[in-house]
Amino acid sequence: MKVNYRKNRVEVEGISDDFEPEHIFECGQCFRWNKELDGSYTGVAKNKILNIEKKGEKIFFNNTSKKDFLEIWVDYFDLNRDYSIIKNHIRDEKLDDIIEFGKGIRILDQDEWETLVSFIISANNRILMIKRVIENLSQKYGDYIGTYKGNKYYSFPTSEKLNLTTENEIRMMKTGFRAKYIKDAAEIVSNDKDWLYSLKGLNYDTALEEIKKIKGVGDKVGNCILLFSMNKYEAFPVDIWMKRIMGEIYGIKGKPEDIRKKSEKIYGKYSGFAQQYLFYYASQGKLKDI
DNA sequence: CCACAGGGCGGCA
DNA sequence: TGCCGCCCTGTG
Repeated sequence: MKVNYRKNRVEVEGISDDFEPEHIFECGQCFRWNKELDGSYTGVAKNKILNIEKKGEKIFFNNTSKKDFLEIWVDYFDLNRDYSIIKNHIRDEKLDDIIEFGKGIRILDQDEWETLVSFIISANNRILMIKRVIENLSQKYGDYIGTYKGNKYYSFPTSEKLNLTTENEIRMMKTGFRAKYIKDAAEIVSNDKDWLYSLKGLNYDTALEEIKKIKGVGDKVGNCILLFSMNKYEAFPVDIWMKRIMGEIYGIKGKPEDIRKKSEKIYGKYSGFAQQYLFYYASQGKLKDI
């Protein structure tokens, strides 16, 4: 990986085979990145506005500094990982086309609190709606961060801020029946941040057991939180798309939790990466091609 | 108007 | 323990 630092911009070369903005931002792991008219993606993370643009072999990290790139974005985009090793580890004859289809996916390292609330909202919900609800919450209870390419950006609300709102106010953000779960989570986390942020240091099984103590967090949502914010790469979230594709290509059927355990046996410590390639493939309507 | 999509909870066997 | 009805919103 070769990095050039410019004014307000960082250019990265040498990872283009394993970095496709569309794959990264449309594979269901994040909800605050949106495509601009020029094809680049703009999003908010860690209270910063970043724009990502791929041109040929180069990846442009726009609207950022060398300091933030090194302190925030290298970890956020998992830039120190060699994804060819991951791909070779999980690859089997069934996965060749599936990995190729989503070859530019990287698993983002997102904030635990934001990920917890985002995936509580994701329960029984579609991506478009999830994004809308998170935007509502951020505009209403987050802080204005700045304007970029004509759009205003707001930080994700803190647990303290959401704990000061009522369940009904949260419901007004179109959270539906999940409002009380968000309110409960805000109360627990704002009173004991250490609990949430210490889960990253626990093993997968223990962290999963702990996070499921939050109302609205079951097996699927819990695995998403572990995978997308706690570096638990053996996590394997099973939703309706994963149920379909695992049945289709491996003949694995049953309850979501059973499908997860069987899949984790197949892919081992990199199950989460396999899940992302599989989910992206299935959710983009490619199941019929199998 | 109705059907449907999408995880987790809680009540009841 | 396992199953099933229900929660909420938006779209076709």
